[in-house]
Amino acid sequence: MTTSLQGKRPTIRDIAKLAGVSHQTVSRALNNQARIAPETRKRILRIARDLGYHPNRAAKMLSMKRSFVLEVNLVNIEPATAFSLSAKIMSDTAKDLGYSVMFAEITPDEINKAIESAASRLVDGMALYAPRLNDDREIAEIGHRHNIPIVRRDYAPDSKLACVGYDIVYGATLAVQHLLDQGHRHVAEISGPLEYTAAAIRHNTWQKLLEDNGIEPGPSVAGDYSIKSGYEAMLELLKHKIPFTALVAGNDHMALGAIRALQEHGRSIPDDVSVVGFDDKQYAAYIDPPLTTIRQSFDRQDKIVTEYLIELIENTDTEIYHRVLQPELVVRNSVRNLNA
Amino acid sequence: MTTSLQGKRPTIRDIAKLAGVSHQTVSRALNNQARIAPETRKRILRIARDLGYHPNRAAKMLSMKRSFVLEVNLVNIEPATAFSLSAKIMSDTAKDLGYSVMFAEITPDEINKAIESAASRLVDGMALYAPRLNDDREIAEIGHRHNIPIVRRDYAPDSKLACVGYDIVYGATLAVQHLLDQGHRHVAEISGPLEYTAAAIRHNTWQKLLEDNGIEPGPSVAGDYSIKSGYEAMLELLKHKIPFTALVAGNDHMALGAIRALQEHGRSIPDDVSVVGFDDKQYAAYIDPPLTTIRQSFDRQDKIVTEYLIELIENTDTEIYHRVLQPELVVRNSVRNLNA
DNA sequence: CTTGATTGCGTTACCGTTCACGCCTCGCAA
DNA sequence: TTGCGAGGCGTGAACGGTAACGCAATCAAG
Repeated sequence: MTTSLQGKRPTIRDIAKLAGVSHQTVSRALNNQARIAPETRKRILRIARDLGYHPNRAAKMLSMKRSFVLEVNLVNIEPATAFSLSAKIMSDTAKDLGYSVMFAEITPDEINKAIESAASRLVDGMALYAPRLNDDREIAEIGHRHNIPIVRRDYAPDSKLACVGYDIVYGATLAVQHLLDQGHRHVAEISGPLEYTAAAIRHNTWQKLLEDNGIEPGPSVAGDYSIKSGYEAMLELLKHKIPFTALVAGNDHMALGAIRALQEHGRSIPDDVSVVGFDDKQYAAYIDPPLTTIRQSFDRQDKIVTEYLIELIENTDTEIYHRVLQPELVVRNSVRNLNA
Repeated sequence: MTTSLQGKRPTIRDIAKLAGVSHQTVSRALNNQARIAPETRKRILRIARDLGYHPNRAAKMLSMKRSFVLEVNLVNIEPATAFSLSAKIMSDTAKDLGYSVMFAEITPDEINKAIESAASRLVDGMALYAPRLNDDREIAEIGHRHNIPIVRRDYAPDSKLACVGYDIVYGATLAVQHLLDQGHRHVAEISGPLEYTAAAIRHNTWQKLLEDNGIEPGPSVAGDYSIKSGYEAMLELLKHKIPFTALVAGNDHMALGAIRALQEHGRSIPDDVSVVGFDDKQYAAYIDPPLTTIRQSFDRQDKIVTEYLIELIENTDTEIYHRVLQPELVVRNSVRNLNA
């Protein structure tokens, strides 16, 4: 007569039977709800522990119409850039607040489908890493329709969504101004792909800041953010035969590639050419010469994205705004002071 | 009388009502099952599309007792090592086969809890990245009890679980033998943390191979796989004043740090000291000098892990074995040939 | 003309939670 | 005594799918 639970996971009704109460009372006990006698709660919790009970999340999801899962979508990221995002930080931050995180990589035309899919999985909120995406009105609309808060993990000036990203104009200004301050007047550029919002803004800032100082902008070539593309872009720049004493690279990867190309062509860094990168990657301090760069902590950014997203989920009237972080100049030895 | 579906997601019963059939027929149509008239199926699919229907995954999970979700657990990874794992590859591979992937980072004592938790979320399978874990018998047992296949994303010789990893002894042999072939007789080492199974095996291989050749192993210091620790380990080695002409580093990160330290102390690479790394990180070809290293493609490894895991899930009688991948020596310019 | 298999579809139960109610009891104030 | 609020708990439905089974109609074979 003993309905042995062999192989099967125990349910709240199994606990209820053993405790001599209804399944609802068990539910109350397990969820720390009020209106239950302290001893009853204790007894139920003990039985639950003894049975090795763990609630079935699917049932919980179905009943509560939510999943406590966040989803991160990487949209059309260059392989070299992918997972500058720190999945670990996001997972940890989310876990502390009771959520799990899922990651997916998609193409721009799949964003809508991804939101639909997330809705069908009762995903509570979504982070979007889409550095090429300019017009996100439709996405904001769909997210709103499905009641899924969305936070962008980059900075797009015209975004209708919540954003967390670094001040791009300020970062680019830091880089170029530093070179100007050190007396450079011929400043070349290896930009990121200009479809990237950030790359385009940096390019424009580079150009404008030089022109505002009465200086003709040096040659500029676009890379794809990979080390290799930086190497090749530099070969291209050298072919132009337009002289330059300094280079702004779109990220540290390309700066490294460019330095390699310069060294292979007998140019010394920083004596012949000064170089500034972006991001302050881990290796930046250890290459030869140690790289002067604009630090943008992705860890910090990803932590804030996660916290903000959860805030939006749990507090419906949290306002949507653009959270702008400040990058900082890290001076090492890849820039020569021409004033000295 | 029209029960308008405003705001609510349509269900199969809504579709059924519109199509004039039962919800079961709709289910059959949506799941491509047999025993349904072609026109009925078409009509139902059209209505589903028009309604923007997407199945509720929670309901599906509850009913099917599974989730089509894989979980990847990173166990106690040094920050520097974390996400050498390529989440993108795993996600993509899984997606092609109808699964999603979740990532989490945990400590060793949380592994059991993580499996329990995965079971309660009806997770179909788990990948474990636990390079420090030697005895995994208990974990294998718990996984088996909860009917969750587990694949380790590293190579542990005594593992009871399915494993996918690179041949550590062979990799270390490649590195040391290469140095011996080039005439080196004083070979130092910067190892990874010796609690790491792989680090310990490499260390032993380094030692044994040298002794087998009648050579006294050079000095050895352990780092933590970060660039910085490589730098500091080299300072330590230099302090010992034991001369060496070659260095084996536990990974490219530490090789880079070590090179930096050597250069700062006026040693030229490879003229004074030759260096071999491990992994063939993206930047390895671009630092100065380009680094000779042992290539281990994590992308390939992660793809295989994912495919193997799904195979284990879908085919209950798939056998459990250790899948050993072969690393390869990539020769660049950081090793000097003393025979020439 | 019966038999039996097959096709096409419906009915009902079930998965394991939470939620909306409602019922009893007890204590306390009117 | 009555009324009433609150504490403690139970009952039944709901969530949205899938699974098991049943049943009528059709059709080919005997």
